Amino acid sequence: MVDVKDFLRDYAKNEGLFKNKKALQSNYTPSNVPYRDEQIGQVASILAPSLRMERPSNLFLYGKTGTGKTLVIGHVLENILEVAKEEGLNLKTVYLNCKLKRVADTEYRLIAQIARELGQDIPATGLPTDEVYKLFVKCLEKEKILLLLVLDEIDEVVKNTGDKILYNLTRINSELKESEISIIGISNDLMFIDQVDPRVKSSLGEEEIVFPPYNAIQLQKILRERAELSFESKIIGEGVIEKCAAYAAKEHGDARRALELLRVAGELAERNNSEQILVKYIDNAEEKIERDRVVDIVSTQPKQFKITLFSIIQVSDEYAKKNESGDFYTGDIYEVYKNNCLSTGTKPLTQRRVGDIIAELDMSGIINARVISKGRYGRTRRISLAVPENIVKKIDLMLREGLGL
DNA sequence: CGAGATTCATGTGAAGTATACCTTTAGGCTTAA
DNA sequence: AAGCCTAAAGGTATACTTCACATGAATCTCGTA
Repeated sequence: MVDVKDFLRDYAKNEGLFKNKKALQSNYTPSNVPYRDEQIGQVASILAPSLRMERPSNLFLYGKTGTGKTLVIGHVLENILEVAKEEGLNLKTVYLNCKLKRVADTEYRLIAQIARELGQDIPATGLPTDEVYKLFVKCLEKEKILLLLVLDEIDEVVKNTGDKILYNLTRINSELKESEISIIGISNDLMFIDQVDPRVKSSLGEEEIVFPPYNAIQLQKILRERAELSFESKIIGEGVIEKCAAYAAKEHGDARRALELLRVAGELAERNNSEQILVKYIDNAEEKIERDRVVDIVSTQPKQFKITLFSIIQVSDEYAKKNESGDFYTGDIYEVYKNNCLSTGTKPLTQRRVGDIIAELDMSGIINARVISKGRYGRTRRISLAVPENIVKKIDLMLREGLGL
Protein backbone atom coordinates (compact mmCIF):
# COMPACT_ATOMS: atom_id res chain seq x y z
CA MET A 1 0.00 0.00 0.00
CA VAL A 2 1.36 3.36 -1.00
CA ASP A 3 1.35 6.01 1.65
CA VAL A 4 -0.64 8.91 0.30
CA LYS A 5 1.17 11.36 2.52
CA ASP A 6 4.51 10.21 1.18
CA PHE A 7 3.30 10.69 -2.32
CA LEU A 8 2.02 14.17 -1.59
CA ARG A 9 5.25 15.15 0.20
CA ASP A 10 7.15 13.93 -2.78
CA TYR A 11 4.91 15.80 -5.11
CA ALA A 12 5.30 19.04 -3.23
CA LYS A 13 9.07 18.68 -3.10
CA ASN A 14 9.46 18.05 -6.78
CA GLU A 15 9.25 21.07 -8.91
CA GLY A 16 7.35 19.53 -11.78
CA LEU A 17 8.12 20.15 -15.38
CA PHE A 18 6.30 23.42 -15.73
CA LYS A 19 8.00 26.67 -15.00
CA ASN A 20 4.86 28.60 -15.77
CA LYS A 21 1.86 26.73 -17.01
CA LYS A 22 -0.20 29.83 -17.67
CA ALA A 23 1.65 30.59 -20.87
CA LEU A 24 0.20 27.50 -22.48
CA GLN A 25 -3.36 27.91 -21.32
CA SER A 26 -5.89 28.97 -23.89
CA ASN A 27 -6.87 32.24 -22.24
CA TYR A 28 -3.30 33.48 -22.01
CA THR A 29 -2.54 36.65 -23.92
CA PRO A 30 1.12 36.81 -24.80
CA SER A 31 2.80 40.20 -25.01
CA ASN A 32 3.99 39.31 -28.45
CA VAL A 33 1.77 37.86 -31.16
CA PRO A 34 3.91 36.41 -33.94
CA TYR A 35 2.88 36.53 -37.61
CA ARG A 36 -0.07 38.75 -36.91
CA ASP A 37 1.59 42.15 -37.12
CA GLU A 38 -0.37 43.05 -40.17
CA GLN A 39 -3.71 42.19 -38.61
CA ILE A 40 -2.81 43.87 -35.34
CA GLY A 41 -1.89 46.99 -37.26
CA GLN A 42 -5.15 46.96 -39.16
CA VAL A 43 -7.29 46.33 -36.10
CA ALA A 44 -5.43 48.98 -34.15
CA SER A 45 -5.84 51.62 -36.82
CA ILE A 46 -9.50 50.83 -37.25
CA LEU A 47 -10.19 50.98 -33.53
CA ALA A 48 -7.84 53.86 -32.75
CA PRO A 49 -10.48 56.60 -33.19
CA SER A 50 -12.03 55.30 -30.00
CA LEU A 51 -9.22 57.02 -28.15
CA ARG A 52 -10.55 60.33 -29.38
CA MET A 53 -13.98 59.17 -28.26
CA GLU A 54 -15.06 58.86 -31.85
CA ARG A 55 -16.95 55.76 -32.83
CA PRO A 56 -14.73 53.37 -34.79
CA SER A 57 -16.17 51.54 -37.79
CA ASN A 58 -17.81 48.24 -37.13
CA LEU A 59 -15.33 45.50 -37.75
CA PHE A 60 -15.53 41.95 -38.89
CA LEU A 61 -12.89 39.28 -38.44
CA TYR A 62 -12.84 36.01 -40.33
CA GLY A 63 -10.67 32.97 -40.00
CA LYS A 64 -10.67 29.34 -38.97
CA THR A 65 -10.38 28.39 -35.31
CA GLY A 66 -6.98 28.98 -33.77
CA THR A 67 -5.83 31.57 -36.28
CA GLY A 68 -5.47 34.22 -33.63
CA LYS A 69 -8.62 36.28 -34.12
CA THR A 70 -9.61 36.36 -30.50
CA LEU A 71 -6.01 36.81 -29.49
CA VAL A 72 -5.44 39.79 -31.74
CA ILE A 73 -8.62 41.51 -30.64
CA GLY A 74 -7.79 40.83 -27.03
CA HIS A 75 -4.31 42.16 -27.49
CA VAL A 76 -5.39 45.38 -29.19
CA LEU A 77 -8.27 46.02 -26.81
CA GLU A 78 -6.00 45.52 -23.83
CA ASN A 79 -3.68 48.20 -25.14
CA ILE A 80 -6.50 50.54 -26.05
CA LEU A 81 -7.95 50.18 -22.58
CA GLU A 82 -4.61 50.99 -21.02
CA VAL A 83 -4.23 54.15 -23.03
CA ALA A 84 -7.85 55.06 -22.39
CA LYS A 85 -7.22 54.72 -18.70
CA GLU A 86 -4.19 56.99 -18.87
CA GLU A 87 -6.25 59.53 -20.71
CA GLY A 88 -9.20 59.10 -18.41
CA LEU A 89 -11.58 58.13 -21.20
CA ASN A 90 -14.82 56.37 -20.54
CA LEU A 91 -14.20 53.48 -22.86
CA LYS A 92 -15.61 50.04 -22.24
CA THR A 93 -15.24 46.70 -23.90
CA VAL A 94 -17.47 43.68 -23.65
CA TYR A 95 -16.42 40.30 -24.96
CA LEU A 96 -19.06 37.67 -25.47
CA ASN A 97 -18.92 34.23 -26.97
CA CYS A 98 -22.24 33.72 -28.69
CA LYS A 99 -21.89 29.99 -28.85
CA LEU A 100 -22.38 29.44 -25.15
CA LYS A 101 -25.56 27.46 -24.72
CA ARG A 102 -28.11 28.94 -22.41
CA VAL A 103 -26.06 32.11 -22.09
CA ALA A 104 -26.02 33.91 -25.38
CA ASP A 105 -27.72 31.72 -27.95
CA THR A 106 -30.94 33.70 -28.45
CA GLU A 107 -31.63 37.35 -29.07
CA TYR A 108 -33.01 37.89 -25.60
CA ARG A 109 -30.16 36.10 -23.88
CA LEU A 110 -27.50 37.80 -25.94
CA ILE A 111 -28.69 41.32 -25.23
CA ALA A 112 -29.41 40.46 -21.62
CA GLN A 113 -25.91 39.10 -21.22
CA ILE A 114 -24.31 42.21 -22.69
CA ALA A 115 -26.34 44.38 -20.35
CA ARG A 116 -25.30 42.21 -17.44
CA GLU A 117 -21.66 42.69 -18.36
CA LEU A 118 -22.33 46.39 -18.06
CA GLY A 119 -23.67 45.90 -14.57
CA GLN A 120 -27.36 45.90 -15.37
CA ASP A 121 -29.40 43.21 -13.66
CA ILE A 122 -31.63 41.33 -16.09
CA PRO A 123 -33.84 38.33 -15.28
CA ALA A 124 -33.42 35.12 -17.26
CA THR A 125 -36.95 35.27 -18.60
CA GLY A 126 -40.16 37.21 -18.26
CA LEU A 127 -39.30 40.52 -19.87
CA PRO A 128 -40.27 41.40 -23.42
CA THR A 129 -37.22 41.48 -25.65
CA ASP A 130 -37.60 45.13 -26.55
CA GLU A 131 -37.78 45.89 -22.85
CA VAL A 132 -34.35 44.31 -22.54
CA TYR A 133 -33.15 46.54 -25.36
CA LYS A 134 -34.52 49.55 -23.51
CA LEU A 135 -32.71 48.54 -20.34
CA PHE A 136 -29.55 48.07 -22.34
CA VAL A 137 -29.90 51.51 -23.92
CA LYS A 138 -30.68 53.08 -20.57
CA CYS A 139 -27.63 51.47 -19.13
CA LEU A 140 -25.50 52.97 -21.88
CA GLU A 141 -27.08 56.38 -21.52
CA LYS A 142 -26.38 56.68 -17.82
CA GLU A 143 -23.16 58.38 -18.78
CA LYS A 144 -21.28 59.01 -21.96
CA ILE A 145 -19.62 55.73 -22.90
CA LEU A 146 -17.97 54.38 -25.96
CA LEU A 147 -18.60 50.66 -26.02
CA LEU A 148 -16.58 48.22 -28.07
CA LEU A 149 -18.65 45.09 -28.30
CA VAL A 150 -16.89 41.91 -29.35
CA LEU A 151 -19.19 39.10 -30.45
CA ASP A 152 -17.21 35.93 -30.91
CA GLU A 153 -18.60 33.12 -33.07
CA ILE A 154 -21.38 35.40 -34.13
CA ASP A 155 -22.35 33.07 -36.96
CA GLU A 156 -23.71 30.65 -34.37
CA VAL A 157 -26.45 32.97 -33.13
CA VAL A 158 -27.42 34.01 -36.60
CA LYS A 159 -27.66 30.41 -37.72
CA ASN A 160 -29.98 29.67 -34.82
CA THR A 161 -32.08 32.78 -34.59
CA GLY A 162 -31.71 34.81 -37.76
CA ASP A 163 -30.04 38.13 -38.40
CA LYS A 164 -32.62 40.30 -36.64
CA ILE A 165 -30.27 40.68 -33.70
CA LEU A 166 -27.56 42.12 -35.88
CA TYR A 167 -30.00 44.50 -37.47
CA ASN A 168 -31.20 45.70 -34.09
CA LEU A 169 -27.68 46.05 -32.76
CA THR A 170 -26.50 48.10 -35.71
CA ARG A 171 -29.59 50.27 -35.37
CA ILE A 172 -29.10 50.89 -31.70
CA ASN A 173 -26.64 53.70 -32.32
CA SER A 174 -29.36 55.89 -33.73
CA GLU A 175 -31.24 55.56 -30.46
CA LEU A 176 -28.26 56.57 -28.41
CA LYS A 177 -27.79 60.24 -27.69
CA GLU A 178 -24.77 60.31 -25.46
CA SER A 179 -22.97 57.03 -25.88
CA GLU A 180 -21.87 55.11 -28.92
CA ILE A 181 -21.27 51.49 -29.69
CA SER A 182 -19.03 49.69 -32.14
CA ILE A 183 -19.53 46.08 -33.01
CA ILE A 184 -16.66 43.73 -33.63
CA GLY A 185 -17.89 40.46 -35.03
CA ILE A 186 -15.81 37.32 -35.16
CA SER A 187 -16.75 34.40 -37.34
CA ASN A 188 -15.19 31.07 -38.20
CA ASP A 189 -17.40 30.76 -41.21
CA LEU A 190 -16.13 32.63 -44.22
CA MET A 191 -19.43 32.32 -46.03
CA PHE A 192 -21.35 33.75 -43.13
CA ILE A 193 -21.68 37.37 -44.20
CA ASP A 194 -23.24 36.41 -47.51
CA GLN A 195 -26.20 34.92 -45.70
CA VAL A 196 -27.26 38.04 -43.83
CA ASP A 197 -29.50 40.88 -44.90
CA PRO A 198 -27.60 43.26 -47.22
CA ARG A 199 -28.40 46.24 -44.98
CA VAL A 200 -26.83 44.50 -42.02
CA LYS A 201 -23.99 43.35 -44.17
CA SER A 202 -23.07 46.85 -45.23
CA SER A 203 -23.25 48.37 -41.77
CA LEU A 204 -21.64 45.51 -39.94
CA GLY A 205 -18.91 44.82 -42.43
CA GLU A 206 -17.65 48.37 -42.66
CA GLU A 207 -14.22 46.89 -42.21
CA GLU A 208 -13.20 43.30 -42.72
CA ILE A 209 -10.05 41.44 -41.91
CA VAL A 210 -9.27 37.87 -42.87
CA PHE A 211 -6.97 35.72 -40.79
CA PRO A 212 -5.08 33.10 -42.79
CA PRO A 213 -4.13 29.82 -41.11
CA TYR A 214 -0.66 29.37 -39.71
CA ASN A 215 1.65 27.01 -41.54
CA ALA A 216 3.76 24.38 -39.80
CA ILE A 217 6.88 26.56 -39.63
CA GLN A 218 4.98 29.41 -38.05
CA LEU A 219 3.35 27.06 -35.59
CA GLN A 220 6.76 25.82 -34.55
CA LYS A 221 7.93 29.34 -33.86
CA ILE A 222 4.84 30.07 -31.82
CA LEU A 223 5.25 26.87 -29.87
CA ARG A 224 8.91 27.56 -29.16
CA GLU A 225 8.13 31.00 -27.89
CA ARG A 226 5.50 29.82 -25.47
CA ALA A 227 7.44 26.73 -24.52
CA GLU A 228 10.29 28.93 -23.44
CA LEU A 229 7.98 30.68 -21.01
CA SER A 230 6.58 27.42 -19.71
CA PHE A 231 9.50 25.02 -19.51
CA GLU A 232 13.24 24.92 -18.99
CA SER A 233 14.68 24.35 -22.40
CA LYS A 234 16.09 20.86 -21.81
CA ILE A 235 12.74 19.47 -20.75
CA ILE A 236 11.35 19.36 -24.24
CA GLY A 237 12.39 16.22 -26.06
CA GLU A 238 13.69 15.84 -29.55
CA GLY A 239 11.10 16.49 -32.24
CA VAL A 240 8.30 17.35 -29.84
CA ILE A 241 7.71 20.86 -31.08
CA GLU A 242 7.83 19.66 -34.66
CA LYS A 243 5.28 16.99 -34.03
CA CYS A 244 2.88 19.31 -32.24
CA ALA A 245 3.14 21.75 -35.09
CA ALA A 246 2.59 19.05 -37.67
CA TYR A 247 -0.51 17.76 -35.90
CA ALA A 248 -2.01 21.21 -35.71
CA ALA A 249 -1.06 22.17 -39.24
CA LYS A 250 -3.09 19.21 -40.40
CA GLU A 251 -6.07 20.75 -38.63
CA HIS A 252 -6.07 23.90 -40.76
CA GLY A 253 -3.26 25.55 -38.79
CA ASP A 254 -4.99 25.70 -35.46
CA ALA A 255 -2.51 27.27 -33.04
CA ARG A 256 -4.77 26.84 -30.05
CA ARG A 257 -4.72 23.13 -30.65
CA ALA A 258 -0.96 23.05 -31.02
CA LEU A 259 -0.47 24.80 -27.70
CA GLU A 260 -2.99 22.61 -26.01
CA LEU A 261 -1.21 19.52 -27.29
CA LEU A 262 2.03 20.73 -25.83
CA ARG A 263 0.49 21.60 -22.50
CA VAL A 264 -1.35 18.31 -22.12
CA ALA A 265 1.73 16.40 -23.23
CA GLY A 266 3.60 18.23 -20.48
CA GLU A 267 0.98 17.31 -17.92
CA LEU A 268 1.11 13.68 -18.97
CA ALA A 269 4.89 13.63 -18.78
CA GLU A 270 4.69 15.13 -15.33
CA ARG A 271 2.17 12.59 -14.20
CA ASN A 272 4.46 9.81 -15.41
CA ASN A 273 7.39 11.29 -13.49
CA SER A 274 9.22 11.75 -16.72
CA GLU A 275 12.13 14.14 -16.82
CA GLN A 276 11.32 15.11 -20.35
CA ILE A 277 8.40 15.61 -22.63
CA LEU A 278 8.74 12.88 -25.22
CA VAL A 279 7.09 12.45 -28.57
CA LYS A 280 5.01 9.55 -27.32
CA TYR A 281 3.20 11.81 -24.88
CA ILE A 282 1.87 13.86 -27.76
CA ASP A 283 -0.07 10.94 -29.11
CA ASN A 284 -1.55 10.41 -25.68
CA ALA A 285 -2.27 14.10 -25.40
CA GLU A 286 -4.12 14.05 -28.67
CA GLU A 287 -6.37 11.38 -27.35
CA LYS A 288 -6.84 12.99 -23.96
CA ILE A 289 -7.82 16.31 -25.46
CA GLU A 290 -10.42 14.70 -27.63
CA ARG A 291 -11.73 12.73 -24.68
CA ASP A 292 -11.95 15.81 -22.46
CA ARG A 293 -13.68 17.76 -25.18
CA VAL A 294 -16.31 15.10 -25.68
CA VAL A 295 -16.78 14.51 -21.96
CA ASP A 296 -17.24 18.22 -21.49
CA ILE A 297 -19.86 18.48 -24.20
CA VAL A 298 -21.76 15.44 -23.00
CA SER A 299 -21.77 16.40 -19.34
CA THR A 300 -23.21 19.84 -19.99
CA GLN A 301 -26.01 18.47 -22.11
CA PRO A 302 -29.58 18.66 -20.74
CA LYS A 303 -31.21 15.47 -19.56
CA GLN A 304 -33.32 14.77 -22.62
CA PHE A 305 -30.26 15.20 -24.81
CA LYS A 306 -28.39 12.74 -22.65
CA ILE A 307 -31.11 10.14 -22.92
CA THR A 308 -31.21 10.62 -26.66
CA LEU A 309 -27.47 10.28 -26.96
CA PHE A 310 -27.50 7.25 -24.72
CA SER A 311 -30.11 5.66 -26.95
CA ILE A 312 -27.96 6.32 -29.98
CA ILE A 313 -25.00 4.65 -28.33
CA GLN A 314 -27.15 1.67 -27.38
CA VAL A 315 -28.49 1.20 -30.87
CA SER A 316 -25.06 1.59 -32.36
CA ASP A 317 -23.73 -0.99 -29.94
CA GLU A 318 -26.48 -3.44 -30.79
CA TYR A 319 -25.71 -3.22 -34.45
CA ALA A 320 -22.03 -3.66 -33.78
CA LYS A 321 -22.72 -6.81 -31.76
CA LYS A 322 -24.96 -8.30 -34.37
CA ASN A 323 -22.27 -7.38 -36.83
CA GLU A 324 -24.80 -6.00 -39.22
CA SER A 325 -24.38 -3.02 -41.44
CA GLY A 326 -24.18 -0.16 -38.99
CA ASP A 327 -26.83 2.12 -40.44
CA PHE A 328 -29.62 3.30 -38.23
CA TYR A 329 -32.17 6.05 -38.42
CA THR A 330 -34.33 8.45 -36.44
CA GLY A 331 -37.14 5.92 -36.04
CA ASP A 332 -34.84 3.28 -34.54
CA ILE A 333 -33.49 5.77 -32.07
CA TYR A 334 -36.92 6.96 -31.06
CA GLU A 335 -38.10 3.47 -30.15
CA VAL A 336 -35.12 2.88 -27.89
CA TYR A 337 -35.40 6.39 -26.55
CA LYS A 338 -38.96 5.79 -25.40
CA ASN A 339 -37.89 2.70 -23.50
CA ASN A 340 -35.06 4.55 -21.85
CA CYS A 341 -37.45 7.28 -20.76
CA LEU A 342 -39.64 4.62 -19.24
CA SER A 343 -36.82 3.09 -17.24
CA THR A 344 -35.54 6.45 -16.04
CA GLY A 345 -39.01 7.69 -15.20
CA THR A 346 -38.79 10.60 -17.61
CA LYS A 347 -41.65 11.80 -19.71
CA PRO A 348 -40.79 11.01 -23.33
CA LEU A 349 -40.75 13.87 -25.79
CA THR A 350 -42.44 13.61 -29.16
CA GLN A 351 -40.56 12.30 -32.14
CA ARG A 352 -40.71 15.78 -33.62
CA ARG A 353 -38.65 17.12 -30.75
CA VAL A 354 -36.28 14.18 -30.60
CA GLY A 355 -35.60 14.77 -34.27
CA ASP A 356 -34.53 18.30 -33.40
CA ILE A 357 -32.41 17.04 -30.54
CA ILE A 358 -30.65 14.65 -32.90
CA ALA A 359 -29.99 17.56 -35.22
CA GLU A 360 -28.52 19.55 -32.33
CA LEU A 361 -26.32 16.68 -31.21
CA ASP A 362 -25.08 16.60 -34.77
CA MET A 363 -24.28 20.29 -34.55
CA SER A 364 -22.27 19.76 -31.41
CA GLY A 365 -20.16 17.29 -33.36
CA ILE A 366 -20.72 14.27 -31.18
CA ILE A 367 -22.72 12.35 -33.74
CA ASN A 368 -23.12 12.49 -37.48
CA ALA A 369 -26.67 12.76 -38.71
CA ARG A 370 -27.25 13.30 -42.39
CA VAL A 371 -30.65 13.55 -43.97
CA ILE A 372 -30.96 10.94 -46.67
CA SER A 373 -33.73 9.58 -48.77
CA LYS A 374 -34.17 5.84 -48.82
CA GLY A 375 -36.41 6.19 -51.83
CA ARG A 376 -39.42 4.00 -51.48
CA TYR A 377 -38.58 3.52 -47.82
CA GLY A 378 -38.88 7.15 -46.88
CA ARG A 379 -36.68 9.97 -45.82
CA THR A 380 -34.80 10.15 -42.57
CA ARG A 381 -31.51 10.87 -40.92
CA ARG A 382 -28.71 8.37 -41.11
CA ILE A 383 -27.02 8.52 -37.75
CA SER A 384 -23.62 7.41 -36.57
CA LEU A 385 -21.32 8.27 -33.71
CA ALA A 386 -18.57 10.73 -34.51
CA VAL A 387 -16.33 9.63 -31.67
CA PRO A 388 -13.74 6.86 -31.42
CA GLU A 389 -14.69 3.59 -29.78
CA ASN A 390 -12.80 4.02 -26.50
CA ILE A 391 -14.34 7.41 -25.87
CA VAL A 392 -17.78 6.09 -26.64
CA LYS A 393 -17.28 3.55 -23.86
CA LYS A 394 -16.36 6.32 -21.52
CA ILE A 395 -19.40 8.47 -22.27
CA ASP A 396 -21.58 5.39 -22.17
CA LEU A 397 -20.51 4.78 -18.58
CA MET A 398 -20.87 8.44 -17.78
CA LEU A 399 -24.40 8.53 -19.09
CA ARG A 400 -25.40 5.33 -17.33
CA GLU A 401 -24.27 6.77 -14.07
CA GLY A 402 -25.79 10.17 -14.71
CA LEU A 403 -29.13 8.76 -15.71
CA GLY A 404 -29.21 5.98 -13.16
CA LEU A 405 -29.36 3.08 -15.59
C1' DC B 1 -37.45 -0.30 -71.51
C1' DG B 2 -38.09 4.15 -69.73
C1' DA B 3 -40.87 8.18 -68.31
C1' DG B 4 -43.80 9.52 -65.04
C1' DA B 5 -46.66 8.40 -60.86
C1' DT B 6 -46.59 6.50 -56.32
C1' DT B 7 -45.00 5.71 -51.80
C1' DC B 8 -42.84 5.74 -47.45
C1' DA B 9 -40.73 7.64 -43.09
C1' DT B 10 -39.78 11.46 -41.38
C1' DG B 11 -37.97 16.22 -42.34
C1' DT B 12 -39.67 20.80 -41.53
C1' DG B 13 -42.44 24.96 -40.75
C1' DA B 14 -46.12 27.29 -38.27
C1' DA B 15 -48.99 27.75 -34.66
C1' DG B 16 -50.47 26.47 -30.20
C1' DT B 17 -49.56 25.09 -25.12
C1' DA B 18 -47.26 24.65 -20.56
C1' DT B 19 -44.18 26.50 -17.51
C1' DA B 20 -41.60 29.66 -15.11
C1' DC B 21 -40.79 34.06 -14.38
C1' DC B 22 -41.45 39.30 -14.84
C1' DT B 23 -43.93 43.95 -13.91
C1' DT B 24 -47.92 46.47 -12.72
C1' DT B 25 -51.81 47.37 -10.13
C1' DA B 26 -55.13 47.35 -6.63
C1' DG B 27 -56.47 46.29 -2.20
C1' DG B 28 -55.60 45.77 2.58
C1' DC B 29 -52.99 46.53 6.49
C1' DT B 30 -49.80 49.30 9.36
C1' DT B 31 -47.89 53.42 10.85
C1' DA B 32 -47.14 58.16 12.01
C1' DA B 33 -48.89 62.59 12.26
C1' DA C 1 -52.61 60.22 4.44
C1' DA C 2 -48.55 57.86 3.40
C1' DG C 3 -46.01 53.70 3.21
C1' DC C 4 -45.52 48.90 2.73
C1' DC C 5 -46.78 44.19 1.64
C1' DT C 6 -49.33 40.76 -0.98
C1' DA C 7 -51.91 38.65 -4.42
C1' DA C 8 -54.04 38.87 -8.72
C1' DA C 9 -53.78 40.22 -13.51
C1' DG C 10 -51.56 40.57 -17.59
C1' DG C 11 -47.44 39.91 -20.10
C1' DT C 12 -42.98 37.37 -22.08
C1' DA C 13 -39.30 33.72 -23.44
C1' DT C 14 -38.40 29.13 -23.90
C1' DA C 15 -39.08 24.27 -24.48
C1' DC C 16 -42.10 21.41 -26.13
C1' DT C 17 -46.44 19.59 -28.72
C1' DT C 18 -49.73 19.40 -32.50
C1' DC C 19 -50.92 19.77 -37.09
C1' DA C 20 -50.08 19.74 -41.77
C1' DC C 21 -47.47 19.87 -45.61
C1' DA C 22 -42.83 18.97 -48.05
C1' DT C 23 -39.22 15.82 -49.72
C1' DG C 24 -36.74 12.86 -52.82
C1' DA C 25 -35.24 8.63 -54.61
C1' DA C 26 -36.49 3.49 -54.84
C1' DT C 27 -40.19 1.17 -56.72
C1' DC C 28 -44.27 0.58 -59.43
C1' DT C 29 -47.18 1.29 -63.59
C1' DC C 30 -48.09 1.42 -68.03
C1' DG C 31 -47.53 2.92 -72.74
C1' DT C 32 -44.37 2.21 -76.39
C1' DA C 33 -40.63 0.16 -79.15
